[in-house]
Amino acid sequence: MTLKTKENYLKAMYMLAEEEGVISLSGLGKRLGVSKPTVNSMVKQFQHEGWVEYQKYKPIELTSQGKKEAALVIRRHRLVEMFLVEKMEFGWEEVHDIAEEMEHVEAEILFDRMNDMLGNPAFDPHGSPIPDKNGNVLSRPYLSLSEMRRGDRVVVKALRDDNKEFLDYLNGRHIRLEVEMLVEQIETFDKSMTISIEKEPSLNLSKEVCDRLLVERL
Amino acid sequence: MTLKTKENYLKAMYMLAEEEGVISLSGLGKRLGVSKPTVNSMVKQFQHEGWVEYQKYKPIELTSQGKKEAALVIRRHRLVEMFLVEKMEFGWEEVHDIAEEMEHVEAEILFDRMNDMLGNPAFDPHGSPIPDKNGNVLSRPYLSLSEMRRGDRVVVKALRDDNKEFLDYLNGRHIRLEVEMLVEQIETFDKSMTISIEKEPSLNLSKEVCDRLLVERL
DNA sequence: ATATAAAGTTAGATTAGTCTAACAATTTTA
DNA sequence: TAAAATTGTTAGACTAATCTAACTTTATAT
Repeated sequence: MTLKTKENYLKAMYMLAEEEGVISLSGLGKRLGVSKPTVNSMVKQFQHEGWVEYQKYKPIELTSQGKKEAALVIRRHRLVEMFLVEKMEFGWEEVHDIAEEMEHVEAEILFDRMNDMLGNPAFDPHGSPIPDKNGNVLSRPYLSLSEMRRGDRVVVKALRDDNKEFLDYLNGRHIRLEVEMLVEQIETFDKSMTISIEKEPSLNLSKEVCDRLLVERL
Repeated sequence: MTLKTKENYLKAMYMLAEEEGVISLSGLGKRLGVSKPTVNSMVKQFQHEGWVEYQKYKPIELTSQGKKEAALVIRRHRLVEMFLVEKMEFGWEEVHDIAEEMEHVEAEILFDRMNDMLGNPAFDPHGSPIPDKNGNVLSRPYLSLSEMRRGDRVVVKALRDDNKEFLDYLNGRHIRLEVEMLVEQIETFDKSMTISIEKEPSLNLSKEVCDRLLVERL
């Protein structure tokens, strides 16, 4: 199996486990853009390599080895994103696709140097934690903005999504990490929120947007 | 055909044409570490794509399209090398292998940004010219140190090789680009040279080393 | 509880890039 | 110039990663 294939499958499995709680064949297929039979045969190979635990018709589980290797791919991805934003003046909406390519570069020393130049950063430009060199990750106790109530004051800490369209939307409304917001109103019928940011006009954010904003209560 | 394969073959062909004047099937095979039948079948595909001109038993020739695409791969390689040395404090002996990986990253914008941060550099850390965005390259009128005569004063301008062992050897003797040398002696029997660098003890350089040092007469 | 939908599986085919073995053409050298 | 060496070609096989078609198992929904 090629390294890139291995890395892409492991990363997808790791993220599915995080996001959906479970790794299904079809979820993995959709995520990777491949058919179910393809995933099925690949998963058997991953099991053979000791990266997943798998039984017919049961959900897939990453072994600790698999988790670690996946976390190291994610480490490279997030370090690259941070490097691009901090050292090369890219916007947070530009870096995902570049990092997607660079995470597969076989040059440990390059990522170590990025890490050093960035001072061993704990989070990427979207607020996601950067796993350490052993594949250990800080868990984030953040809540989604949609769980807040009227009158809550919060700080934006991370995003659930680093999709370019979403980031462009946030840029257009001056929503960045560490921005402070006040929840002014919540519409009961569509769950949209009216929020205000210091020195800016109030904004209405749809449920979809609120779900994707991870915040800390002040 | 995958992009990486295409890029590796084109680059190898381009460099062979430069170094040997001709692109042979076996030369290409050796360079790429693949068998002759493999090269043979790939070259047919390259011809079909319009990147090479080829007839049975004749040497391979790159079309202008092929040359341009090859030069753009080399551009990325050399830009990366320059970026690593100038912006990330790598040594000139460390960057080849990393650049070999990074040249295949599909992110035009990344290389453009490197180019901007470096001020559109004309040469890489080993003195090789960086092709421009159209694939045009400056030709270098440098001579090899081994062509010099006793008493000549020269400046080191580039290297014929960026092999790590060679660069480590040069590092150990404080030979860098722009260093000035005086040819003190040439041994007739093995063509080795005794040269001196300002404020350093005299050095004896073998023919192999002299061949690889490209200089300009003062 | 059964029909329908969704998820998973199997079989068999395909493509890219590679190989070895055997042979043919060309070039070099004695 | 003939033998030897090198270079190039053909045929046929292999592996990784993918697909579609057909089928089975499990989950969901009236």
